Amino acid sequence: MGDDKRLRDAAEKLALILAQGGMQKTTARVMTCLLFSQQETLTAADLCAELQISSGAVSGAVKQLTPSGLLERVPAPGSRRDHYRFPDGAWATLMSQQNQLLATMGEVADQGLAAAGDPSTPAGQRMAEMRDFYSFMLRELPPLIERWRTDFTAKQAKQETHQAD
Amino acid sequence: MGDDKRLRDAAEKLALILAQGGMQKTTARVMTCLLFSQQETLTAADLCAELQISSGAVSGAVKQLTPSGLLERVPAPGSRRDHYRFPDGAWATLMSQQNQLLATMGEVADQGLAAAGDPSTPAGQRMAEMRDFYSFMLRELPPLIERWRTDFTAKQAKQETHQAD
DNA sequence: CAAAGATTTCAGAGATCTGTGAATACTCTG
DNA sequence: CAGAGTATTCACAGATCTCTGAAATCTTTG
Repeated sequence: MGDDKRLRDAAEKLALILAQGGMQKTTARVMTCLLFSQQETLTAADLCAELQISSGAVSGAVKQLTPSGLLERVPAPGSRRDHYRFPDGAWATLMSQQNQLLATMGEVADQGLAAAGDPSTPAGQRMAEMRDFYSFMLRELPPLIERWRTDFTAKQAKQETHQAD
Repeated sequence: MGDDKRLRDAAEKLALILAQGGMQKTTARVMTCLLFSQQETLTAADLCAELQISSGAVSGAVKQLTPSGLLERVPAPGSRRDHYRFPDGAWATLMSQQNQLLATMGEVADQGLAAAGDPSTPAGQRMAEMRDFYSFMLRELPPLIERWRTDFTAKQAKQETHQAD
């Protein structure tokens, strides 16, 4: 099926984009491989074969992806191998983790503001703007993501009911 | 003044955070040096001295930062040297540039959806969710940033009026 | 509880990236 | 338009990172 090749190409293309954005190249490839696979789950051996990488590399990528919620182990009854998959809602999870960064940026700005002493100094003004921006984002972004989550699950539920007709 | 040391520490700390997030280490240091400086602007020579790096390194960092809107050249009357500064509204600019990425992610999802053929296949479902998420974000984020911009400039205007009293 | 199957760890080779320092190219000024 | 003062480019050395391949560890099963 030619579609598989198109999928694999799309996977590698996205991996490249993510790699340019700072993600480890192999880590990105593992992630997109799971994302674009027509299988529900893949084993480590599958990933080795598909991406032509060693088992050690897969292990490393799994280790990086799992805590970020971009990869999850799936219980595989009747198989001794671990099965991995790209979790539902992973993109929202990923975006949510930006919140941590937003909070950190806000804290740094606070410390900077304290260190600058006077808020009317050049550094003080920059810090004030920085703090204002990041506290704003930290206030607004989480509800936004939450809204998508509820909207999307509602949308899915409706679709399933429709299929059940 | 001890405050300067605290500012410099905060600068280096933030540079480290940004470096972990994928930004070039020297690029991050140049940026935070401008951000936390009590000067309005710094020259390349200032940056060399402050950060103990070569002029070539500064040039490279400037080249990376400028297109992202995290650094701007400032006309310096009476000085032959270029003066650099951290622009007002840079954080909002930075966040806005995420929009480009959001759009790209959406496009990749579209292509993936087309390649997957049937949206009910595993890959098709993942693509559908991905597309839904990123188109949502692309729709919601820009107005949010715009709102901060207007709020913040209003806030500043009020403050200035207050000072003028 | 032994043995097979699978994953993780780790040292080291190889590739990649980055900053230096010098040479080159600009750009003002007198 | 010559010359001094800056900024940029570039080749290379040094540091960093990443994957491989093999050994070690863990886990399941007969």
